[in-house]
Amino acid sequence: MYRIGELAIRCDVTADTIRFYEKSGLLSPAIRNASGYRLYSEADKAKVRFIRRAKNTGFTLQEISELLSIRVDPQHHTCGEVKTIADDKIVELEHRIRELKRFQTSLVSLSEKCCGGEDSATGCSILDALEDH
Amino acid sequence: MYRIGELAIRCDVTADTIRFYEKSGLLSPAIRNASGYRLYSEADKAKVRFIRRAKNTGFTLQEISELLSIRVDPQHHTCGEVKTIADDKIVELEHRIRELKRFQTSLVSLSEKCCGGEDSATGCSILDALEDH
DNA sequence: GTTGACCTTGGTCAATACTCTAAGGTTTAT
DNA sequence: ATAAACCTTAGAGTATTGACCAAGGTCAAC
Repeated sequence: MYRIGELAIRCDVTADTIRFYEKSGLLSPAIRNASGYRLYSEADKAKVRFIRRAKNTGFTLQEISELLSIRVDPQHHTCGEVKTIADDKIVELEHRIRELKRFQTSLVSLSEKCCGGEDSATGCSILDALEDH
Repeated sequence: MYRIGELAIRCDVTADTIRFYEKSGLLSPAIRNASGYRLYSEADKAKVRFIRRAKNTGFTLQEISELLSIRVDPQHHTCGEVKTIADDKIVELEHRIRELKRFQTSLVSLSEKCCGGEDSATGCSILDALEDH
């Protein structure tokens, strides 16, 4: 069994983060030793790492919470549910990427049209460039 | 001219949000009618919509403020200044797009491996992939 | 037997971006 | 004329994702 600090190191987070995950319900309350210290198993380690990996993949803690509830009881959930969470996220990312590209395109055209010199910047308006025309 | 509630509806935000944008300096203080009500023009509407689009794209209000500043006061700025801000932003956008694509790519590869069906999520490949092996 | 590293709780703080409340004034429709 | 819907302000509250702190308990080492 690990104490919170050891688990933190092995999962590359801080002890504060682990307590925060417990308080937020992502982790169930840890068992305690005689002195009240939290003790963690390999399963707990796997869970914290799961949370971190999911977070790095772009899921919010809310979404991770959903994934975890499926993870603890996969018998009573379907692949469809899991795929839905992932696919929703993919669609969301698609929208954001498309908008970013739109902004970028507008900025590029703004920059290209701009002489870049000491002339007055009249007409150099990003609002103009990004307006819905 | 619109009152705040009308503008809010047309921009799909709340009146509170518009007041908040004003307080935060993203919008310049609105002109007022005799009763002290804020009045907004089409240009204000365009600006609020711009803020919303930028925000949905993942820009923070701070960044949006910078973007808006590219709409320079022609008297006091040169094309060179504008071009620098724009070009910096273009580079930044490139990084951000690349990162989002990375998230998306990993999610797509997770999703593709998942059957997505009514089968029990035991051994679901998405959950499995987030597991630490 | 005391130092130093670790743990506990409860609390505050931070940045971001709103959201709501209270208490009151204004406009519009019936 | 009155009710509904709208507006004003200041200020407090919310959600997210933690980081940090104080005051104190515990544990291993030297």
